[in-house]
Amino acid sequence: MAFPSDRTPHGALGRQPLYAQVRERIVAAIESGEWDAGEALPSEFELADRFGVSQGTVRKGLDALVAEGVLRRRQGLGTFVAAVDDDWGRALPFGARQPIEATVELLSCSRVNGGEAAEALELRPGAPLISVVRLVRVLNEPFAVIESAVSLERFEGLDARRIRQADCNLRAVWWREFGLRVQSRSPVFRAVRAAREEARILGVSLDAPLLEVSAIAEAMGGGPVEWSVSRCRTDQYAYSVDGG
Amino acid sequence: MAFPSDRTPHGALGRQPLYAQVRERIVAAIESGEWDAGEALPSEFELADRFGVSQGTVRKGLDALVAEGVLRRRQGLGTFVAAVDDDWGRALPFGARQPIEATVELLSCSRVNGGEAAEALELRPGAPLISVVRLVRVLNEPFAVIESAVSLERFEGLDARRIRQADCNLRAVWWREFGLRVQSRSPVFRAVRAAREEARILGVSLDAPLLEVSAIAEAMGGGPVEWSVSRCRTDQYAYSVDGG
DNA sequence: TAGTGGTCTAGACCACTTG
DNA sequence: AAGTGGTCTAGACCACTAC
Repeated sequence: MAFPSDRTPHGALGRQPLYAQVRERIVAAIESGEWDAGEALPSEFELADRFGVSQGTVRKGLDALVAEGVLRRRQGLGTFVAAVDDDWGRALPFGARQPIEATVELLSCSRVNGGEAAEALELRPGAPLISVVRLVRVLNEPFAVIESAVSLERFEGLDARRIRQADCNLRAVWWREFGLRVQSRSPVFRAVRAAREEARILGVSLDAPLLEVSAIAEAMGGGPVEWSVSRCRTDQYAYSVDGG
Repeated sequence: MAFPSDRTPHGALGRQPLYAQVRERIVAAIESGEWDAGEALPSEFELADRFGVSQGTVRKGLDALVAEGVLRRRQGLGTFVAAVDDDWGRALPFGARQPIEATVELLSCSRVNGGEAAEALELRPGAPLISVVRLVRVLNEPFAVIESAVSLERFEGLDARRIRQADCNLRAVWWREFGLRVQSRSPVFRAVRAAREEARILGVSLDAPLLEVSAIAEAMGGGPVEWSVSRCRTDQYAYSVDGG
């Protein structure tokens, strides 16, 4: 079903190229829940008809979303909405190139008043945040502690139950419960000494070197949404990014 | 109307799409030195004529190289060969997003017989390599030590003089002297304790935590060429990737 | 066989930069 | 005004996957 406004792309939407407008409309449709993860989109020609453009233009819009990891295509089959990846990178055995599967566990979900995180999220200093702390295990051994923070106002109603329901995949929660597809920007790395609390949780000695990975994730429409910092022990596995 | 096979030799090498062949031929021309860094390529229509394809097909080939950072386009001006970036990431002041300029200095260039590096480069165990050690300074303070290794056989004639002539930018040497455009794959990260030698060079205490970044760089035609491992102190600046 | 993504063309027009 | 990249179309055909 095509809304009348679907066929007037040259109008008031700010003169972006048509393929960019197509991309935005598809993102909006995904965020609105029109197609779920794993579900097929209409064919390129159907989308072209719906948006009033040619197949090549639809295709260029889809290309961008495939490159961003939001969509996957299989020739002869269709175009599908990708599952939301968990964000925190991958654990690589030394020398290997294939990451090892990891499990994630929720340690805490609490309200805090943000300092550094609030600034990174472009909120006022001391704005109320929700802080989520998770533990990543590889082969049942502790690998990383991830602290994530989001605006309390924007994610009202977030609690431990909802996070566990989504297998502790925060990106999945943002999408299913709050209608936001979120993606990380380039992370930033440091090497630090383990503090007491981290050392205890990760099972390393005090002052052991830990890899610190800080990242800010943005909604696809723009604007920072999620601040996170991971601390990883890298004595057994190395850390690689590879994921949005 | 010309069939693709009329003008393009895609019978033997496994039928790649025309735009991929265009990409390869442009890479080959760049590596052969037909256009230098900063120089403009012929217009899209001229290239289309030269390769016997349409402008849209040339454009799609150029798109790929622009995405890889090999080319830059400016509307109304032309398409230009990008300068080769140095590889080892960027030093970021905490909280900032703009990296700080760094200077690179050559510490040594010597022949070694490779262990881990030879394996990563898909050479036989113990194959002769050239090892290049460089020091990166930020605001004149030591920031990172980079050890790189390449096949001695492939890069015969490499010496300290040639490296210094290129301002210690190894990628520039690979291109100008050996005709190879080289790009990094995803790096891998660890946190380690500083060994004696590194601690001395970087000016940190023994056992201080250092960020270790390992990467393998490949030629654009495929195949690993350069193995490298950096050790960075991250007490003053954080480390970000951002570059191919 | 029918429907999907994947490629390619020829031509048109727009937006930008330089003389 | 001329030349460049940037966008868009309509239609064609190919390659793959299902039924």
